[in-house]
Amino acid sequence: MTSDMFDFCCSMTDEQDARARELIERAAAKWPLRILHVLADAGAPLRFSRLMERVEGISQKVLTQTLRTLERDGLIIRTLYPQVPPRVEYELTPLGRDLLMQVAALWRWIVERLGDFDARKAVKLTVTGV
Amino acid sequence: MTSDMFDFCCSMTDEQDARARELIERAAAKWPLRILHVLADAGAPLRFSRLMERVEGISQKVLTQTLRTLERDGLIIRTLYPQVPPRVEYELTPLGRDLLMQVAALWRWIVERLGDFDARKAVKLTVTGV
DNA sequence: CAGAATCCTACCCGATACTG
DNA sequence: CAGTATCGGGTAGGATTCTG
Repeated sequence: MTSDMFDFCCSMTDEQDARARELIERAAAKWPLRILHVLADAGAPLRFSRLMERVEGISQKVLTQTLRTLERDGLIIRTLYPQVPPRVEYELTPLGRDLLMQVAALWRWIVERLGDFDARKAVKLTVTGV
Repeated sequence: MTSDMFDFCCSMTDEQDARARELIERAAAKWPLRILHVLADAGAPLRFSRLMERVEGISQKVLTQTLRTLERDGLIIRTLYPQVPPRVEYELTPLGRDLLMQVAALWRWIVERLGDFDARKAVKLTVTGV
């Protein structure tokens, strides 16, 4: 009855399914989402130190790690300008921007229903007339 | 330029923003997503032991923990039938089902672009003509 | 059957040096 | 400036045992 709503899942191989889940898991985690958001808000490449300032609460190590992961996933571009002292800029790729748009849609959907995310307001799917 | 694409974020209070991010973070994690997916596929309430079978690789402790969290967030309903031995059934709430639909859209979007999520295929946003 | 309790391990992450 | 390297605490999660 409801199962065919997820039919498209059947057209995925297990491998595709697992890889997509990984990507969602990584991208939707705490820091990646904040970083992508900051980069999108900036609307321009940001230096490492600017990111440290704007992503409140992140440590330098985790920022570095997260940026590397985002780069490997093709969501951001890291550009090194060979100067002294060095300058490094991070910016969204089109894919990163598009992904953020998709997540933003989900985000907004949730915000509009924030009051419902509570066990006390949970209602069963009415399947039988009882 | 791109910043106004995220204007709706400005209409969120910081609190709303943080809470929505929490919910995304929790729901998009490894096990919650799999559990919701299994429940949706089943299309009917599932017992604890059935979930253990179908959510491959999860431990009993983590399954319990995750189910509790999903219940607190109003995404699933836990029904205890006072019998010996006990029977407990879990099912999606309408909210849980709807949330999964939203995430499924994102999921599909990603699967359709799986090949792009790779640093080697990353391209800069062409902003200037250079 | 559906968990609760316990133990234990891996790794995540923050803090603090140090470097090209 | 933009990292790397190292140490240490907290915690998520697995394996096992026990119970109403």
